[in-house]
Amino acid sequence: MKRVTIHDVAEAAGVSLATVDRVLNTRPGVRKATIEKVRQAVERLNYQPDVFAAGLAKKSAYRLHFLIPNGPNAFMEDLTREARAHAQSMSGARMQVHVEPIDAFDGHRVTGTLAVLDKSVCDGVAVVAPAFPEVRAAIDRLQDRGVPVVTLVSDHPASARQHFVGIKNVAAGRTAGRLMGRFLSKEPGKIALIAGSLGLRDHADRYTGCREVIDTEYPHLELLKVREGRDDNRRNEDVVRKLLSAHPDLSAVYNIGAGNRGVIAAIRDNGRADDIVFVGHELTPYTRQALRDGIMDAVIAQDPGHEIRSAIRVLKALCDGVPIIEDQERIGIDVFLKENLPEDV
Amino acid sequence: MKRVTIHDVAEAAGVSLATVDRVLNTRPGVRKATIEKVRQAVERLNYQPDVFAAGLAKKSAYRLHFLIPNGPNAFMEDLTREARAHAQSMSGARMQVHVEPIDAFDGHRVTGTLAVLDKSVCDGVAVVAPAFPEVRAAIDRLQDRGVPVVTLVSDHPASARQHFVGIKNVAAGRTAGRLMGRFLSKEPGKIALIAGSLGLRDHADRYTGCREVIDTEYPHLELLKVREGRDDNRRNEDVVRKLLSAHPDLSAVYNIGAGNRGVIAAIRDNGRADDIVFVGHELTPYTRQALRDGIMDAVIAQDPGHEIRSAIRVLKALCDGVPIIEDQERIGIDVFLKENLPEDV
DNA sequence: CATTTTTTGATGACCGTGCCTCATTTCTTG
DNA sequence: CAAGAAATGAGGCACGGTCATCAAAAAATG
Repeated sequence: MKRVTIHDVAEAAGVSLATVDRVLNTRPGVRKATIEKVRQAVERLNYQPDVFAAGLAKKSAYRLHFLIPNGPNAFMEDLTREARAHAQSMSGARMQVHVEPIDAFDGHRVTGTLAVLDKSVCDGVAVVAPAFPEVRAAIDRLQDRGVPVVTLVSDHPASARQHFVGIKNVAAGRTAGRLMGRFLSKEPGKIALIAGSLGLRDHADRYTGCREVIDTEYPHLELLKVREGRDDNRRNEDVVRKLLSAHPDLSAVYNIGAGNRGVIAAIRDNGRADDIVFVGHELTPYTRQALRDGIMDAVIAQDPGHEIRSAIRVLKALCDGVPIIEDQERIGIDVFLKENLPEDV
Repeated sequence: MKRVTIHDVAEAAGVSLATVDRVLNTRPGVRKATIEKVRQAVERLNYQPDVFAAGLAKKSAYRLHFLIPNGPNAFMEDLTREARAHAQSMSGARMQVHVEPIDAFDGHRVTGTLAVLDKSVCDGVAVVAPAFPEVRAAIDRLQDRGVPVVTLVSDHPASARQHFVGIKNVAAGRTAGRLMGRFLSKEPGKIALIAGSLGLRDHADRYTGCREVIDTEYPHLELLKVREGRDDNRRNEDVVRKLLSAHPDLSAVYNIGAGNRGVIAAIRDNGRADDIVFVGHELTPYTRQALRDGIMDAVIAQDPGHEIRSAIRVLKALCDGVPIIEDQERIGIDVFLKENLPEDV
């Protein structure tokens, strides 16, 4: 049960250690025939490079930058906390994770932050991409400079980003639609929709998904015009209050974006919590409590811890030039009811 | 931004390298006062041991044994596949994962397998614990011999196992109850319950949870007597056929255990799929398809990949004598609808 | 105070790979 | 065929720990 080392590979391939090293690290100056010999020996012996030895030997650490919005948004705070936590725990694993709060509503600032990044200070960037064209351009330029970029939570499909770490928002919206359709009775009813802004891609996608399901499978339910509350609690509270009084027969509320606290407050104060199905996104202390209290009926979520870890793995893979195991990096659309809430910390 | 090494710690603490080493690896022969000095230096400098260097230096690998039932059960096959996959990928990380299929219904065989394990051949064991008392005893003896044991998926709370990797089955049952309660209309209805055996702890727990929710929150729904199909597809199919014809007004089916194929077949053939709410456990090719076809309405699942990874992490932590981050090792109760299915592989 | 015991220091040999240099061999090419 | 280019070999240092050994110093003991 002895470990197979490059020595064994060298011997088996009938070449020297140096050559094996050249082949394994794709260094130049090796004939194709020789490469093949080594490859076969690796195959034959089932050589697995020792990650410990490799990690120890290579001097450089992976310097990753995470740009995460710093607004008063519980989910973003979770993301930031997770990123910081991993920055700590991975520091023994040659990982330097820098977390930089950004102002997601100031495209120029974000662009500026991206512009100063460079191969000399950073090996990879994960960014919660605000929906501005100039941000897309900055991502592209960063990629051009040879720094791999992944988008986090919110995508920029048109950009040159190498990968997107997050959920399929159309599917998330469909899930919300399905839950409301099933939770409501067969009688006609109205569904209120609140979004941060339909200019945000993820919000628009969720809306699309929800509409698809409701229109085709629950045609007796009417989707009201989307109200945009800019993910702001106060605005949302106001919007929902007005909706509740304008539509005494309102049967469901779907908050597509953030700012659940406002929606929760409006519904709680109104006293119609039991009659109204309320579905929202992201697990936060507020949505947890609202689920427990019966104010919310379901929460659709993505695990910030998973996303941070996935982003780190993906960036590392991109740095190393090894393929990404798409399968492992798929982020699940979590559905939480009162009953399956993870225990509190 | 230089790395803090044991040298720095030694210097800061005013002791020698050897002493630092003794303290960090809890070797004997150090005064308490000295230990404290070193501890404080570690704290002060925020010394993080280099996992690569440590991994490289220590000769021994972690030899872990995974005992997983080998029946014709898609979930157990997934577990096995994941374990095998990780055995491969972790081999470069000083992890030797042996997967041993066991016959979950033959307590003596399992006991025998556990009995031959020993500190000399294995550093940790994860076992999907069949519900026999002799298995419990074998786990206890193994622990006594100094081999840490974790139970996987199905627990043995009374045993000396160090940890349980799996979901809270009462909560899972409650989730099932909630889903059915909400999916069904307010009119009276009957719910059929199928389990492998109520002698299995996880099945009994799920039943308890489901009953709690239905009885207290949906009293208009009647839970029929639990039918035990031993997780066998043919038996389950038969049972469900009979239930369907005996209860023309049946409104929901909850399969507490495995053997969904049989239940699916019975419901599909009966033609009442659209009217009957069917909730079951574990995501398999069959349950996926049933969700897509509208035969199943929700699947409650646990991620086998997570569970295997968690078990490995926990066993490693137990071997190293470091604390387990309970928070990270909590396995989520996943809820899948047609809409939020992860994409196929 | 001498002796024993405990604690600490000094040192070095690994672990498997990355990475660099220099010498040597083999292949090209005019 | 000679000269130059390309491919390969040989070897060594570094990485940051683990582990073992032996000697020296400090503390406990009678």
